[in-house]
Amino acid sequence: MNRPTEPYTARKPSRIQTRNRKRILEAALDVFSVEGYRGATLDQIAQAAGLSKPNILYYFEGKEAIHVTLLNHTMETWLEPLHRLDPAGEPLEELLRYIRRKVEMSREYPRESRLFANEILQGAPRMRPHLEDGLKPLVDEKAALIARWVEQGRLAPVEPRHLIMSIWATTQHYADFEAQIAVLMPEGDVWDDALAHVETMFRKLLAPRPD
Amino acid sequence: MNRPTEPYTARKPSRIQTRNRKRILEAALDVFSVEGYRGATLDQIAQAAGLSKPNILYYFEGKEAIHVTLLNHTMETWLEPLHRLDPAGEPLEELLRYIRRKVEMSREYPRESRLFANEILQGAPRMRPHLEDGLKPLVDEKAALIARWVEQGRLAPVEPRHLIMSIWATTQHYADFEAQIAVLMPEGDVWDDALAHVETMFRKLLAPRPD
DNA sequence: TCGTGCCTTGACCAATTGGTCAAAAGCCTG
DNA sequence: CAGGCTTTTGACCAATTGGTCAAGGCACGA
Repeated sequence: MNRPTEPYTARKPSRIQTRNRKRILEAALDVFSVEGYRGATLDQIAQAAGLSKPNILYYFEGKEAIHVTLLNHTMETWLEPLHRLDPAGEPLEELLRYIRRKVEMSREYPRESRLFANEILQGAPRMRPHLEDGLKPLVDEKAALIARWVEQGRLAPVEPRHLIMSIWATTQHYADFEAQIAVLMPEGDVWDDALAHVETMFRKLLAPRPD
Repeated sequence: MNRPTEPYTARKPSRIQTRNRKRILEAALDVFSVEGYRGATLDQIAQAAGLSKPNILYYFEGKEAIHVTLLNHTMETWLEPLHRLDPAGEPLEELLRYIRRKVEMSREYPRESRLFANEILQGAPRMRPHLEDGLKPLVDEKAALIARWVEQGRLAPVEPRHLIMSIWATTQHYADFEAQIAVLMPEGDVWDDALAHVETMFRKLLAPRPD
């Protein structure tokens, strides 16, 4: 039985393979993002995907392989906006655009945000290398850029890495703690207010001179 | 076999009971806070507590009972600083004191923060009632207080609930995402810088007139 | 249409897990 | 130091879980 996932099976994937792998990942995202890695079961994933458990194992080497695939894919999507931070742009506008995009992403991909949060909460056991190789260099680069902007007086003085942390914290919070938000916030467009609040917050923090 | 935990056993707990229940809760906090509810096992907890598994079950009705006990206890500690927000105080100073205390707590009780985060991430299945009864009224009350302060022009205009969210988000982030912070931050006193950063951030956001 | 190789699954397995129980071991008090 | 309680545990159990496997179903090119 040659698994389609075996490394040396370089065949291009059939239509069925493409469809089913996508189904599985979609279902697994649903399950992992709320249950965490250990909390999720292959049976849950199989049922959510509408496939039998052995069939899931036909497409992926195992539970962990599914999780890792999901994590890596998410990581790319997640970092893309930070990549876009443009050294040639106007500092405040660049950062506000980044922040706005991050809020959008929390609204649009809450499952991905929670998947990630779960992994980090548990000490990033399946992702530490990826953090070192993928995330750290990018953050170092952008932190340096922000530091330059500050030196040039085009942003209020701010510790770049902590700025980035607080942007992530405030934006992802709305996705990760949705269950809490649902209880505390009055009905209505939480997201619009959230966007306005976060934007005000960072505008005031970063404006080179107080408005 | 009369369990000491049975409701109608109103006996005051023996010295051994007090000691062992404390041990178990301490061990369980270690385990639950990194593994989440489903990820944690009674064996892990038993081993961490230095007790046998059946002995754990002698002191608590079951896995869930331990988790709930921990959650409820944590919730109190967690909310105490918000309770202290004083209507008679100077608004900006009151809020900054609250924020400082929250940073302290994330530094001092990261496990509690993660325990809580895990529960909320998973949709707060074992805590929703407690959120409604305990958390919501308090937040409503303090949000009203902040709204009053804003009306009186003693704080910059801000949506109170979102302010509270962003305080929680920024402060707890340092505990909950510690694994990520460890990778991204250069060695040194992350916490001191974090405190300074967060304080600046909210000072600028809240100061009734720009400094 | 036929067969070859891709896809699917029922049955099964070993390990883990939350929990039970009866008996043994401490421990305290009269 | 005896008797009755509290505490502790080894042995056990049923359910769940990740994973295997051989056999059957199916699609599609020749």
